[in-house]
Amino acid sequence: MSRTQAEMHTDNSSDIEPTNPASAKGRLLSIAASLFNQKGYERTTVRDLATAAGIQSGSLFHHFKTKEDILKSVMVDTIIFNTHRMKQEMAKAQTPITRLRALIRCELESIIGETGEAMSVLVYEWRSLSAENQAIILKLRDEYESLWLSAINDLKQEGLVTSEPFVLRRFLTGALSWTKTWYKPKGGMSLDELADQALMLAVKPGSV
Amino acid sequence: MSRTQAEMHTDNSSDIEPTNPASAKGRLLSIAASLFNQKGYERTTVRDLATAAGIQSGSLFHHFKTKEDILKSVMVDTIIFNTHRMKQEMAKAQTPITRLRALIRCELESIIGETGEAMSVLVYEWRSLSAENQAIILKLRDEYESLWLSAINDLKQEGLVTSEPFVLRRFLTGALSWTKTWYKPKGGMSLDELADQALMLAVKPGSV
DNA sequence: GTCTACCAAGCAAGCGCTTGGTTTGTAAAG
DNA sequence: CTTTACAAACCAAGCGCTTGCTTGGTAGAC
Repeated sequence: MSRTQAEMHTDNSSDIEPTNPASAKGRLLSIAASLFNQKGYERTTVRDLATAAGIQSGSLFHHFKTKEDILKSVMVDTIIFNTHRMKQEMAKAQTPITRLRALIRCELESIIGETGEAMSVLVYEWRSLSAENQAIILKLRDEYESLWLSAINDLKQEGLVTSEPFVLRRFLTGALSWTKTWYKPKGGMSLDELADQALMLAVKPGSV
Repeated sequence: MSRTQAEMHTDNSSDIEPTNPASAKGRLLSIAASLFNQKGYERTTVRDLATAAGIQSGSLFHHFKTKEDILKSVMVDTIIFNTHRMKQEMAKAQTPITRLRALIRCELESIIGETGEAMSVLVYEWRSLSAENQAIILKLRDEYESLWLSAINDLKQEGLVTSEPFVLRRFLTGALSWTKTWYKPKGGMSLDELADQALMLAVKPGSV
């Protein structure tokens, strides 16, 4: 360990830049996220991806080493992008309750909004990664989750939350990620209303 | 429509018998549920299934028409079995709140307990079914879901639930199904405690 | 003597990925 | 303004392997 403090940096996920969406590689990742979400990773062939991108299947391997490398890139990009956005929103919020609200709102946005397809891939195609790639994603995920846990712990200390913080976070993870199967923005309920309903789940009524 | 009332029956899912688990076919379904859960449907080959069952891969097709037929059978069996058990437990419960508690307890049992692997397959391998088979499962699922909605509606009328019933049910679906990724029965928290925590999510504190 | 459960062998199709070569964009050198 | 150089992006073809599934036949139970 000869590195001085000045040379070290924290390696936070938000330091790493996500792939430029306008580049050829970025376009491929967006197409991949969409197809992986629709048909699942295993059911999507490299020929499917190539056809959707308007190139030959072999040309994919100029940009990515393997098919799994495409999956991994989709996941890494998504988690970096969303952790970054969440940190920004958190910085704006003042009270513990508005911070939880911001977390919920952000996670819903990532699931329902533009990164929604990639988020579904991140959650549901986990098994298709090799152990090494799983470890990489897991490490990025840790930073994201620690933001949640500290926010919930603050609420617990103020008595606004009765459940065990880690149990509550896991209930919320499931409840929020499941929204992608049923919530439709056009269906009368806005994303903010949905976030309010989720907040009502988490904290005692009357706290808001 | 020439059928008389005597000839008609309701076609409830609980009327249909699940496959006998002791039969050769039932054994295969249990093995299939386990492998599909571990590796995913697409990543599991018919040779994997056959090896685990100790037979030749071709012999599978004596019992099932196609590989997808195996997946469908796992799902149909599971949903019939669990709907049946849920109805039994519901019949015992007296008040609206104990009925919701029974529903939560039952669903957790189905996710964590012996049918857990098959339940995960039911939730996460949906996309691998053809449209026709999806429709079949969907119809069976309707009966199951109507039990939930009526129970939550009763609580809403008594003022013990503040959320929209259908939104609450969907939050709960996600939260409960997600438990399979993190809850371990040995880890200090019993299934009953977990059910209580989930019930606290759903109803106002102090109602229980 | 028929029925259920299985084996042994293998086919056609689709899979991820490789290879060698061609086009295209960019930018310095003449 | 043109030429030369070079790397990035892509094509055309196909290899080796795995996939779901079929076929024709056999052993044992009732």
